Amino acid sequence: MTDSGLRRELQDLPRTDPAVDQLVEEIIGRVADKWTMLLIEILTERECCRFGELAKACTGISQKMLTQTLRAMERDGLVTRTVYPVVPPKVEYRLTELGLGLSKAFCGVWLWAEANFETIDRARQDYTARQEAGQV
Amino acid sequence: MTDSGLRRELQDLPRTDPAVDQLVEEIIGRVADKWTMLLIEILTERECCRFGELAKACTGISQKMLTQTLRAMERDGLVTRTVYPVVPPKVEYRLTELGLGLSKAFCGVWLWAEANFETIDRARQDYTARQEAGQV
DNA sequence: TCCCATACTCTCTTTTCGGTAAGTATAAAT
DNA sequence: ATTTATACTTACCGAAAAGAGAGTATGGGA
Repeated sequence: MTDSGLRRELQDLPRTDPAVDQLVEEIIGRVADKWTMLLIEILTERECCRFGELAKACTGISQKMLTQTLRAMERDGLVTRTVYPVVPPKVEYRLTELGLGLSKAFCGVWLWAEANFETIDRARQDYTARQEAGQV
Repeated sequence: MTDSGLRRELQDLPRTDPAVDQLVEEIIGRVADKWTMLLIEILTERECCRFGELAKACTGISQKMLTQTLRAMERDGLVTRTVYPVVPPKVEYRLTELGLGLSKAFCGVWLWAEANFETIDRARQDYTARQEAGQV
């Protein structure tokens, strides 16, 4: 209750509904996911993608995960899914305005990661070294 | 290769090392996690925290998860862990510069979530409605 | 007639996640 | 002597996530 109040204050957003806080946290949990972030990036670059293209671009993802993640994104209104009734099937995905907004928000995180990966790598090495020194 | 090039171009960062891309993606995967994001938020508000305080502020987290997440954050250089050699034990956590940078990057995502939770909620209802309509 | 392409969907198995609960260390207080 | 407080660590277990791989639908081409 107190912390929530503080957070609101910091962000100049006067709101205090705990249900809203919970929903917001749930959304963050849903959206702050490796595959979601990757897909959003890919869809930001080439704005319209078929399933197969996404599968290729999103290295390492399984078909199942791809379907699952895309469905969740569709449900949350981040992407549109257009089915062309042809054979073989053709389905196109593209970001919505909402998805584009999230893409921009994520941009900061990507930039942070790209700017700091060396620092993090060094921190990890230091940590491991300290661990090993402690073991002796 | 091609997509990676495009991404670089978009972000004005001329780099093409696939190992770096992989590391960056791994970092995103590590850091884009509910508890990490929550802890960073809490540590941004009250800048210095003991273990017990964090446990209280981070509603719903178990001791195990809290320890685990904090360790990972320490390893990545996001927080410092200061142990006071007293009994009973006292350990303080605080964000590093790196952690603070990530906090700022995350801020955009929080703001996006707070600004758009209603849209998302509606999108979900629409999706469910469409599903049910299709079932019939 | 048979096969191909595409975007799934389903099943089965493995892996990981995460919670509970108990144990540890130790000085100070009772 | 026993209890208390704190920040863990460890072991165990069930649930959930995720991977592998086969199956499905169907119009057009060989």
